[in-house]
Amino acid sequence: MTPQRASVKDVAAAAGVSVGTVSNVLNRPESVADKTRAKVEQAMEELNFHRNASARQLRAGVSRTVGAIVMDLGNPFYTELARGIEDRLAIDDHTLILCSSDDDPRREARFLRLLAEQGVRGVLVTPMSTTKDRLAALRRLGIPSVLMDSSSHEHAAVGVDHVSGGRQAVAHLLAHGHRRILFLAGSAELQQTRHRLKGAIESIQSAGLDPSEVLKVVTLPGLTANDGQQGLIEALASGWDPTAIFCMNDITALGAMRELRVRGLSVPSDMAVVGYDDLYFAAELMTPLTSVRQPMRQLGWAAADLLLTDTRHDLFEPELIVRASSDFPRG
Amino acid sequence: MTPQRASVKDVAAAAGVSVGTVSNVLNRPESVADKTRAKVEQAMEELNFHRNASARQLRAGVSRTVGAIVMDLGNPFYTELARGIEDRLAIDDHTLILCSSDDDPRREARFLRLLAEQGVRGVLVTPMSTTKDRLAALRRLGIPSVLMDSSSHEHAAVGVDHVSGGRQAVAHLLAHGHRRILFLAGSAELQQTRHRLKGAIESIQSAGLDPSEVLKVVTLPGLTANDGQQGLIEALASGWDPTAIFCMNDITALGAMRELRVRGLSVPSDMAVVGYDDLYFAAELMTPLTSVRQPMRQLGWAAADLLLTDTRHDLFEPELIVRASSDFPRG
DNA sequence: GGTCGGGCGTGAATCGATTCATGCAGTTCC
DNA sequence: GGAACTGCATGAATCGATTCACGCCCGACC
Repeated sequence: MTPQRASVKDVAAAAGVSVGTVSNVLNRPESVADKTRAKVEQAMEELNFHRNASARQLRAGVSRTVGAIVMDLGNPFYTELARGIEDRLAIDDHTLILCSSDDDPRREARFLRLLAEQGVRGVLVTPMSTTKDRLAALRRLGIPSVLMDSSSHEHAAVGVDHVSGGRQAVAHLLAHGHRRILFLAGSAELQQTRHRLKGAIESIQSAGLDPSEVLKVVTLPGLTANDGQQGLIEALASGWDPTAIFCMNDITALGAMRELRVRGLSVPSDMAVVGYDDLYFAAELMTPLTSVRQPMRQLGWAAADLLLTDTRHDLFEPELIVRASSDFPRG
Repeated sequence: MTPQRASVKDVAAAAGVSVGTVSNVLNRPESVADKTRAKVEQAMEELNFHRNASARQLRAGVSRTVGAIVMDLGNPFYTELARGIEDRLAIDDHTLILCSSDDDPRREARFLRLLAEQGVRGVLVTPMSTTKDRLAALRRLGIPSVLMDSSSHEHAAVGVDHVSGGRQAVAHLLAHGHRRILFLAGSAELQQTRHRLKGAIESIQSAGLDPSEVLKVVTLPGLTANDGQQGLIEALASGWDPTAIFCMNDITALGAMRELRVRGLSVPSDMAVVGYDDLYFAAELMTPLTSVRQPMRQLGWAAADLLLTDTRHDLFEPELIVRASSDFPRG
């Protein structure tokens, strides 16, 4: 048996109709007489016909594929996001090409080129600093894009209110008496970082305190557990002596807590820790982790929906989940 | 500015050459005179030319895209696998379409159809029971496939030695004095389940004990944390009273440990727990989790390599990582 | 000067699905 | 009977990149 794909032509020949009719069966079944349609469908069945997406797309000009580039597939935050996208795309029978930029602009550039060549219907991106120019280039090729986990006035975007998230997390720590808070932050180029910092400062000011005294920011080179651990080491080496840590995400919080354990500091009595994302294991850690929960799946859904239907979505609201890692009042 | 893609024809016109020459610049640059090539490359630059992958593939018949279907993208095990695949594909400038079957045969069927339509170069799958027939259908279309995390004589496959994994885990528990071990297992249709069970039984027999007395298997409907928790509830309800639990993966172990906590049983003194996969948070859990580590990234790399180059790879060897959750000798 | 050969460039044909102007057969209505 | 119309099917043209048989030009060599 030759591994050979059947084409519309083969189906047409087998069913004794023209190729136009086969195409009509596929795309406008209601315009084909029942008897003819049955014949064609049977022929397709017998020949194990699969339409060739390349030819289809070449002619039609539009693709049923959407690309998504996330920052780190190893982080469950992004896989949940991807599932939300998937769910929405499935409704309109689109496929997802999922890419992980690993925070590397070159990887991102490569993926964008590949996606452009694929002629994807659109691209969903969790943006890094260099992203926007590249997306403009895509736009010139007629490929729309949506920013995820980000807000923007010039650009289609769906996001979570990170100002609110930062505000909630720090307000919680202040309410528990903390007056020296370390923020293990992501790159300042990330909007998430800037917004959460803004929220943190707002909370401190609302409490009538001086942000420059209460908050110290250490910027992490990446957002892995190791980055969190190293960042904490560096921060503590500076001599400043925080009583609480606000981490950029749960993974870095994991690393920070690992370092605290190494030093024999207990959480939360020696040091409170707050994470971000509320990943599924947050409640099961050595000390259950207080974290800011985000509606990741809905976010992905909304991004895909915005791309496909141009439906605007409101900023999603995050929610602080208090657990043992911060639930301890301070002097 | 009209969002319009430039084609080879446009580039040819701009550079004052024929389309054949443009194509030669793209595919056989050495056969084009330097001066001509420079002209063409400049024209491509100016027009922001991106080759159309659909047309390319339609004509060439082969695609630079590979599909992978994993069981659950929410599980870091599979994202690590995906990264290994990605790494290998990047070397040959291929793209990955990553799909999550979520253990649902219908989803798997849908993705396989989509991938067939895309005309992917090949498909990598973590197989479920229904998979093999479908892959045979793909093969008839000329699309090769590789099974991941599985071994097979009839089919190209890369895998980890799960018999060894099961053997190591249970030997460890026996050595610590456990004589009633609960295996929270995945579906019996999964090869992983069968092999680990086989290894477990081997260990018990080597110790001169009777497997039917030492080991009890409870089959979980899925492999989420909740499945693990429910499975443990069900197992304990049966009246049998294990002293150790061997879980199908770290996520189900998470759920099981959650239930132990609910019941006030402490790990490992009341109950030892061993997981599988050694996910990155295993060491950071309330009780650090003993787990069987697998070389996930290498496994993905090997699968992609096998697909692209037909290079055989040996079965990978898992490694038991002992942590607190099982490190307690039993009377 | 004529012949030959190598180096380059050419452009028509091709892949498979879709579209649309065309036309045919059959029905309705005056 | 013929005009008007509807419902279906037809097949050539099209999308963009690739391929390959062909041919041109120029220099080498006798």
